Amino acid sequence: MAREDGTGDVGGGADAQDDARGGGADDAIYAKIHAAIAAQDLPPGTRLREDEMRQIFGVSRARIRKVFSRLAYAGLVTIEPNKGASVFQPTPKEAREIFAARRGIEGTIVRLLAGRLGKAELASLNRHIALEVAAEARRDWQEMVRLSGEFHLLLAEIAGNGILLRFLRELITREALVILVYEKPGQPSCSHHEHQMILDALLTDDDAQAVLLMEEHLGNVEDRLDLDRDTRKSVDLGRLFAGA
Amino acid sequence: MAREDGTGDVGGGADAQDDARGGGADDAIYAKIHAAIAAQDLPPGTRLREDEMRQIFGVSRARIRKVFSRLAYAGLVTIEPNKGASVFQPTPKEAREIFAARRGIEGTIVRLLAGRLGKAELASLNRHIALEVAAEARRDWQEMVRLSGEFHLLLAEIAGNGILLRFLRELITREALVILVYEKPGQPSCSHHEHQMILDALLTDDDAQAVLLMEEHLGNVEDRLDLDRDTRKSVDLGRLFAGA
DNA sequence: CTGCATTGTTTTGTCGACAATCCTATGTAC
DNA sequence: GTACATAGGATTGTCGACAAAACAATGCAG
Repeated sequence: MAREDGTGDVGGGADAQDDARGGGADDAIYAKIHAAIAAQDLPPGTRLREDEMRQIFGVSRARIRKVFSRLAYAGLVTIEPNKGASVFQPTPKEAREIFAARRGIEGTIVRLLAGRLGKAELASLNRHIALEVAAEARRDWQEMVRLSGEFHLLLAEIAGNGILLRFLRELITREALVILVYEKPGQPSCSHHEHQMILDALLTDDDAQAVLLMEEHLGNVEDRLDLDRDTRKSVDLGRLFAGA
Repeated sequence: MAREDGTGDVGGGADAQDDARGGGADDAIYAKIHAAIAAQDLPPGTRLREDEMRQIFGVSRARIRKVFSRLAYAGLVTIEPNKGASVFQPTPKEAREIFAARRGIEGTIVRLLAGRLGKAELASLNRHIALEVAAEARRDWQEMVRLSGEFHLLLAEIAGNGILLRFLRELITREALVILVYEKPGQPSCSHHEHQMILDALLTDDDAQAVLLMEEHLGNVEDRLDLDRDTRKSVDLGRLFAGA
């Protein structure tokens, strides 16, 4: 999957110029960049130049610009006026807000779901956990991260609220960026075991327990980070050389 | 405030061509359309033609297009490919999702806030409620609706989570559209009395009570609607003329 | 050598024109 | 009279060219 000089590589396949024309060309480009960010192929802070992207995807600059705009609204890229777009690079404060917001929304979803899981939904969730177990057996960390996020999205989907689903999707992708910045990457962030416990709790009517487990589960991820240290390139030189 | 033929009037002042050029021209146009929708000057389903808007605001069509795009992402307008933009017209299902999502998010905010209100914040909230009381005394319904929404945004702001604040802002504006479609407009939707009770509960550590009050408060609005009847213009002609 | 002004290049922002699509009105066949 | 096909107008979608701003490199004064 290595290609060129590695500077502007976006996503997996799709060299260039393949499905430029057509109805959902924007969506395809959006999905590719989104996937590249979620898969951590585009590290936070990476500059996204319009002309570069234009060449890579073989489309007009206006289209790239439109896609950037959408990505910016989803919080995945930051657009600074007259400075262009770059992959979102969360500050510690933003990181904490993302975690808190996610806990709140997933708590809501769990409350909606507790004691109301149908047979088909339960089967679907069990199947998903099986996939997670298999991925762990294969030691496929990247796949585990993907599946882990998907489990939560699956819960949201079953809850049947498209708005909460959209919010959560945004938060999960942004949280992936947070993890990438503030923790060593590659670590599986969710254990399927905890997923199983949440699912068990959901089968009872005890929503308080389910919420508790979910919040703990999400808290485990946050606890593993070092949010006090701003690892971005701006360093406090004054403090650094204070004792010299 | 009556003007022209009333077809394309957007917002209050700003005839045209005033602050077209300049840094935040987009933001100004966005804010005006947003305000017009929130103030119910642009009823749901209203077609928003690009060229019309271009003339009204005296800017290029591309700029209008960009603003529409942002409004669409915020869920305030719907863009159908090759068909243009129109003010979001919620279905009953979407309406219910908006209410449920809002209950969840405001519940989260209340939980964040319970027992943690500082002196300055408390004063700010009390001041706001006083404004609501004054507006009711004046029988200024429109102002009451605006203040009512603002109270909830103020809570979110105090909670200090910018992401939840953004989500809630979107939901509140969309809920205004829901109310406009499914209820006789002009009715004040929130009573300052309930706001006061929530505030009282927040001063204690009893977050469960505060959450309960908030959910009841929000539920009162939903209960006043008739979400089973789809009041949009598509009528079932077959059923309508069944007995003729 | 350092700091600052200046010029040239790169990158983003904006606009107008053209193409494609959709909606409406008219005409025609049955 | 109704249904369908067709032509015209209106509206949105897309692109390329130009303008403005930011960035980098160079030259110059102190």
